[in-house]
Amino acid sequence: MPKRKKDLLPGTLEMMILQTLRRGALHGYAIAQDIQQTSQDVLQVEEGSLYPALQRLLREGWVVANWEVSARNRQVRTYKLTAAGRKQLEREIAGFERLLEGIGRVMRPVES
Amino acid sequence: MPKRKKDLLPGTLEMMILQTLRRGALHGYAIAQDIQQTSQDVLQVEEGSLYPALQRLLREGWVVANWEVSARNRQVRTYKLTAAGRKQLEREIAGFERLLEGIGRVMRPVES
DNA sequence: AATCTTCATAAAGATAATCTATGCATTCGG
DNA sequence: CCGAATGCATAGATTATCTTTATGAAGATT
Repeated sequence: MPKRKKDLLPGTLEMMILQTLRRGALHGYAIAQDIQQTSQDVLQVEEGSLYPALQRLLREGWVVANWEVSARNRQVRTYKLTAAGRKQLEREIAGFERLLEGIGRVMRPVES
Repeated sequence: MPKRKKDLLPGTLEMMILQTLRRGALHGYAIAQDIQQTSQDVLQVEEGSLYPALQRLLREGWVVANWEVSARNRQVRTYKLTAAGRKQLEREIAGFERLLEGIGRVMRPVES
């Protein structure tokens, strides 16, 4: 049985989507591309993870979507960060850094 | 509907358990205490997360367990890191740091 | 014409976590 | 001495999130 691939650190995808949208509205596919590229190919966002995450963000009101026609003349659904989403992003960053500090203390060999 | 509590960053518990056991064998309860304390109360390991995680580590052979009698005169199941577990820990640390770097690149505003 | 890339959705399966419950033994406060 | 809290362990139901796989369709490339 082949090992499962691990593209993401669970629990960080929504935060990264919101952060990506801070720099401007994008459609789903472009979000995935952006994350992959800025992470220098370390992170890969599968479509089966991305679109459900976007649905959650929509449901919560962190983003809004509308259909547009892309430069390539295709129907694309564009997602835009809301003011509430921006607040949420800050909360998520704070929580994430808090957890990272906790993990750091556990993982780092004692430092005086 | 009250929000769910979030005690851990998913995907990091096994790594932290293994790391905790590097300093010596411990029973389950003590592992949870140790993680909570060294994290300075940032991380809290629920029993419902801890014991299943220990079962997985046993199954994979990263730890071995045996029943002992504690200083408080109680039956405790003590877990000890195996050589394979030590290797696994190194792999997990490497993978975790890799992901963190990827996330860092996505989250950090452009730095020249 | 075939295939690749772009873009989107959905459903099934896995994994890992939380929540809740149970149980028992010891220790501690009153 | 009795009840409560703590120490220690296990197990089941539920939820969240991610991967995998499938499907589809429009446009671009060959």
